[in-house]
Amino acid sequence: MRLSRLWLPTTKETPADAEIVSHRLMLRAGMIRKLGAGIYSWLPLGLRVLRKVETIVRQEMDRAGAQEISMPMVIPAELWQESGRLTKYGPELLRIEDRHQRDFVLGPTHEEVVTDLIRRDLRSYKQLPVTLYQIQTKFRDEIRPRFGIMRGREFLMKDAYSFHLEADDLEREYRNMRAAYARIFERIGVEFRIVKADSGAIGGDRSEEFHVLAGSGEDVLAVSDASDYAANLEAAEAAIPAVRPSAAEALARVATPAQTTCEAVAGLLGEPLSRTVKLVVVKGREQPLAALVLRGDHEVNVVKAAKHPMVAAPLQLAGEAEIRAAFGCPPGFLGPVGACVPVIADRSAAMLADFICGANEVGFHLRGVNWGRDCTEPVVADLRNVVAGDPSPDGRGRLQLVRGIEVGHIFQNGALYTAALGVRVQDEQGGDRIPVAGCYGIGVSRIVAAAIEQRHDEAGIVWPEAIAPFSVIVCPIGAGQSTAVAEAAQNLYDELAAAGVETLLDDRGLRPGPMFADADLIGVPHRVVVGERGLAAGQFEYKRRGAGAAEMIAATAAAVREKLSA
RNA sequence: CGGGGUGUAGCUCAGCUUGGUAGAGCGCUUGCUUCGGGAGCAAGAGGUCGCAGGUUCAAAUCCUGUCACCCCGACCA
Repeated sequence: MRLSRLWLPTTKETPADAEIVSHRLMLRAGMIRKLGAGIYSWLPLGLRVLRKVETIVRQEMDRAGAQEISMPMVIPAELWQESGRLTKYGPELLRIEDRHQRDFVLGPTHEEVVTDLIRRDLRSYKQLPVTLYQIQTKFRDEIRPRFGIMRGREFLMKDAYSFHLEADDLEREYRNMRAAYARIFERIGVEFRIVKADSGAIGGDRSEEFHVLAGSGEDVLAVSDASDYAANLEAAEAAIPAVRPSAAEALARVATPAQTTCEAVAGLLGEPLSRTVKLVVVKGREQPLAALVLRGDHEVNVVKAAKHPMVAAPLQLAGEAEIRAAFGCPPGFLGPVGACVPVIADRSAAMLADFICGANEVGFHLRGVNWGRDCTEPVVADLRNVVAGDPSPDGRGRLQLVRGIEVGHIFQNGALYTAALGVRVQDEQGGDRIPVAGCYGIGVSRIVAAAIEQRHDEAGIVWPEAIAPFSVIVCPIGAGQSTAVAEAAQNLYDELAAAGVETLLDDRGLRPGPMFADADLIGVPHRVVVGERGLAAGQFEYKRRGAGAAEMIAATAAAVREKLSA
C-alpha cells in the first residue's frame, strides 16, 4: 500500500477526551474515529488489525472443532421474555420497536437465540455434542462507555456455544475451549492470565476469565506469587485463618463521642485497625435485614455477600432509617453485641478475640469483645475482598493484586438456558433429557486496545507481529531530489509486495522527522530506510520497532526478507 | 441513574466576569528555500460561537429551555 493513498489521518496532538494510552494511540494513529458515546468507526489501519485478530480467533475456533454460524443482531423480545432475562438483564439491553410496535432487542449476547436454534432441530443425542460460534457486532447499552474501543457500546465479539448430553462432556469441551483460547492469546502475542471468575449475568456454575495484564485494566485480579492460582477479586477466596485465640480481656464500654469509623476508633484507642470490627447492614433474603461483620481493615465483597443464602441478591445496603429502627442507633456505632438482626461474620472477623466494635449506642464502642462469651456465635462465611499479602487459597504463596483487561470469558451454564427454553433430546434409552450447555466469549475489538495497552512506548504502538496492520514500512529519504532513492524504494516495495509481504511505502514526500514519527506511531514492526548515503554504499537501513538501534543491511529485497523472518 | 464539568476553525484552547470588529498555536492550501527524527519565510482557505427561545439598539458573552460529549460511582467481552 502506498501511504499517499491510504486514509491514515494521524495526529501529533492528543484529543482531550482520551484517557488511556490505547485510546489516545488509536485516535492518533488514525485507527478509529468516534461517532457517538461508545460507538466508533474503524479506519483502514484499525480495521486491518481487527481483521487479523478476528482471523486468528476464527482459525483456532475452527481448529478446535467449532462451526461458524451467523445469528441476527435484532432479536424478538419474546425470546428474552422466555428466558426471563428481558427484565433481569436490565437497561443495558437496548430495546427497539418496529413499525408494528413489536418489541425487539439488540443482541448483547446470544444464549437465547442459539438455544432456540438448537431446540428447533435437536431430536437425538446422536446430534450432540455440537459447538457453534459467530463473530459479530454486539450492542450493550453500557451505563458509562469509556476508554474508546475498550468499553464501547458497540463492539466485536466472538461468542461460542456448546451443547452436550452429559455434564462430563461439557467439562471436556470447556477444557477444549480453554486450550483454544490460550492458543489464541499466545498467537496474538499478548501476556495473559487465566483467572477464576464469577459468572455474573450470564449465569451458570463454573467460569474462568482470560485477562491481558495491564495497569490500566478495570479488573483487579488476585494472583499467587508462588503458584498458578489466579482469580478475579470478585471471586478470589479469602483463605481460612488460623484458630481463634482465647479471650484474654474483659468486656469494656468506652466513650467514643465523635468516632464513627473503625479508623477513628482504632486511633483513639491506640489499637490496630485489624482488631476492630464493622457492621455492614444489608437487605436480607428471608428476614428484612442481615448484618455482615468484617474486620475494620477489610472490605465487603459484593458478589460473595450476595451469594449468601441470608442475603438478598443483588446486594442492597440498608437505609439509615431501617438501621435506626432495627438497632436503635445510627450507623457508626453498630456492633454484633445484642444485635437483633441475623449476624454473618466474615471468616477473619469470626476468628478475632478481644475485638473492638460499636456498642449499638450513640457515642460508645466496646472493647475486649469475644464471640460466644459476649454475643452469640455468628454464622461464618467468606464475605470480604482479599487483600495483598493474604495467603493463597491453594496454600502456596501469597496473593498479589494486579490489574487486568478481560478479553475472554468461558462458562459452563449447565441447563440454565436449555431448561428455561424447554430444549429436549432423546437419549440412548429413548428417555427425554435436557442437554447442558457452555458458552465462550472473546472481546475481539477489545483485544486490539488491550494489545496496545501492553505494547507501546513514548513514540507509539509496538504491534506484535501477528496482528500488525503491515509488516514492513519503506521510508525513502529525499526521494524528490534523488531518483536513485525513489527508484530503489519503489523497487523494494514492488519486490516485497510481490513476495506477499504486507508492505507500506511512504511516498508522501515528507521530511524524515514526520515520516519516522508516523512510522513509530502506527507501530509497523519493521522499518527500512532508503537514503542516498546508504545507497552509495549499497545499503538500506533496517530497524525493528521497539528495538534500540538501526543497522545497515544489503540494499536488496532478499536482505530485508531475511530480517523479517529473523 | 446520581454527582461534577465542557460545548468557539480539522485539533488544543483563549475570549464570556464588565454585551459593541470572532482570536492564537498546531494542522490544511500555494510559492520559494530547506531535507536523516514532527523545518523557515511569504501569501491564503477555513467558524450561522452545540441547538431553540428570550432580554437588548446590539448577544459567543446575560436569562430560560434543550441536545450532545467528558469525568467520578454500581455492570461486562
